[in-house]
Amino acid sequence: MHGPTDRMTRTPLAAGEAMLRKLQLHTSFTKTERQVLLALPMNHAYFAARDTIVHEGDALTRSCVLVDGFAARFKTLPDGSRQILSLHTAGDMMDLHSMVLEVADHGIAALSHVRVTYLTHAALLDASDRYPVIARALWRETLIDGSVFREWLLNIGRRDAYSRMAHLICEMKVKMEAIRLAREDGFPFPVTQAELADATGLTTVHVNRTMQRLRRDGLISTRGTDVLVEDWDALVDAAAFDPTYLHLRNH
Amino acid sequence: MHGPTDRMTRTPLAAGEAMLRKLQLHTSFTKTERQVLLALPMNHAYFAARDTIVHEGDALTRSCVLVDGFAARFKTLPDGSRQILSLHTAGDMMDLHSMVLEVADHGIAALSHVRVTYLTHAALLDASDRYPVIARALWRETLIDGSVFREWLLNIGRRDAYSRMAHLICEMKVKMEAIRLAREDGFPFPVTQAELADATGLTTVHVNRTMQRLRRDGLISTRGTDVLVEDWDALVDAAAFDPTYLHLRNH
DNA sequence: CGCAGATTTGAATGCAATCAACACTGGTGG
DNA sequence: CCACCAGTGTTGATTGCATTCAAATCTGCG
Repeated sequence: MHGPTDRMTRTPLAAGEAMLRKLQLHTSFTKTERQVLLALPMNHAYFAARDTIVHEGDALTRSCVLVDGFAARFKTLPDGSRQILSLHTAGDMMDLHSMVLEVADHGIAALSHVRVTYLTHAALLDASDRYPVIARALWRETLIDGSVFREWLLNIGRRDAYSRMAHLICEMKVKMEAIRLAREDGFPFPVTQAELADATGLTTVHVNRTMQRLRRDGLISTRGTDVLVEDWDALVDAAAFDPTYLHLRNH
Repeated sequence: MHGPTDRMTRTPLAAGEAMLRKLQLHTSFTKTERQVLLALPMNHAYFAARDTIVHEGDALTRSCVLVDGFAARFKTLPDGSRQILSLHTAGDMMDLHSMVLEVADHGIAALSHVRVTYLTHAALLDASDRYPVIARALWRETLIDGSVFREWLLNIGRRDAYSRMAHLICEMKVKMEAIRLAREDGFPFPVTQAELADATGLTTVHVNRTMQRLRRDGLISTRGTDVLVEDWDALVDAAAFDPTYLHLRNH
C-alpha cells in the first residue's frame, strides 16, 4: 500500500460544496454560515481502492470529508475478521466524532478511487464556537451517524441475509439520490462482494448467492458495478425499509 | 401495561447526582457547571419491568436519564422480532440525541423496576448555550453512545455466540464498576435470557446453552440475577474485549 | 498472453434456529 | 394452604441457513 497522494494546496471549490450540500440536507444556513463553512482551511488527498485512510487507534487532529468515491469504516478482530460499520458516499464526514473523541476507535478504508478533504479540529471547533448553527449542524451530523448504526444493528441482528442485502441496497439508493448521484439507469456501487460480506456480517459466498436471488426475483439488476433497482416496492418490502433513520428532509 | 407512576415534583438529589457522576467519567466540570447541571429542572417517574419508557416514533421534547435499575433501547421489525440496541445502567442518558433529532427512532424499555428523570430539551439547550463545557460534555456523551453501537455492530456481525455473550458480560461489568455498582461477589444483572437474546441477535435457547457453557468453562457464575466473573482474563480473551470504545477515563 | 482479483458454482459441514416439552419460580386467588 | 398460572429457564430432537473448503470461470489489465 503506497501512501496517499497528499497535496497540501488549497482545496478546489467542489470539496467544500460536497460537505455543504450534505449538511443542508438537514440544516438551513445563513449566507454567512455557508461562507464560513466554505472558507474552512482544507487539504485534500487521493487514495486508491483498498488504501487505508485512517488506521484504527490513530490519534486524530483532523476530520475527513469524502468528496468523491466510496469508503467504509471498519473494525477488525484479533483473528483478522472485519466488520464494516458504514458505507460512505460523497459529502459524508466520516470521522467527525474524532473532533471530540480524538482517538479513532475504528479504521476508514477507500473502496474505490477516492478524494478526501481534511478539516482540522481546531478550525471546526473555532467555527462551532462562533456560529451555534454550525455547532448544531455538526452535532446533528454525528447523531444521524449514530442513528444509522442503530439501524444496521437491527439489520445484522434480526434480518436474514436476503432482507439484509435488500436493506443495504435501499439505503445506498436513497443516499445516492439525496446527493443526486443516482440516475434513471441505476447508481454506481463499486463495492466487491467481499466488502458487502464484511458489511452484512455474511460470507462472500452467501452474498453472491443472495445477490443472485435478488436479481432472479427481479428486484434489482446490475451492469458492471452499477446497481439498478428494478422493483423498488418489492425491494422495500423485502427489506422492511423505512428511511426515517436517515433523517433526510426529503424522505 | 399500566402507565408509569409520574410524579411532577422536584427531583430528589440522587437523580442529578447519577447523571453528573456519569458525565464526570469523561469530562471535568467547574463548581458552577456542576451546580447548573444539578439545578436543571427534573421530573421523575417510575416504571415496572417490561414497561415501555419511550415508544418508537414518538416526538420528544425531553430526554430521560436512568437513575436506578436497568433499561434497554430497541427497534422492532414488522414481523415482531426485536433487536436490543444497548443496555443501560444508572446515570445513562438514554435518548440525549433526541435533543437534536427530536423524533425517537427507537423505543426504550424498562428491564427491571426503574426510576428515570426527565430533562426538557429547552433546559438542556439553554444550559448548553451558556456553558460550552456542558455542551461539549453532552455531545461527547452522544458520541460515546455511537462508539458503543459500533462495537456492538462488530459483536453481532463478526463474533460467534460464545464470544458475543462473553463480550456483553465484559461490557456490563466494566460499566457497573465505573459507577461503583459492582462488588466483589458480582454485579446485579436482572436481564432475562429472552432479553439477552434480543440484545445479541440470538434465540433464547441458544443464549441458554451459551450461558451454560460460560459457566461450565468456569468463566462466570450466577446467583439469582447476579453475575460473578470467575475468570476475568479468560472472559476478556474469549470476548476479544478491549474497553477503549467505552471511552472511560479509568479504563 | 498471463496473471490477480472478483464472481460463480458445488459439496459437505456446522452453528444456531425452530419446535416441543418439561421443570422451576414466585405470585394470585379460591 | 394449596391449586393454579404465567414467566423463566432448561433440555431434546430436528431442521435449515449460512459457513467452509475447494475449484472453476470470468474480467480487466500490464
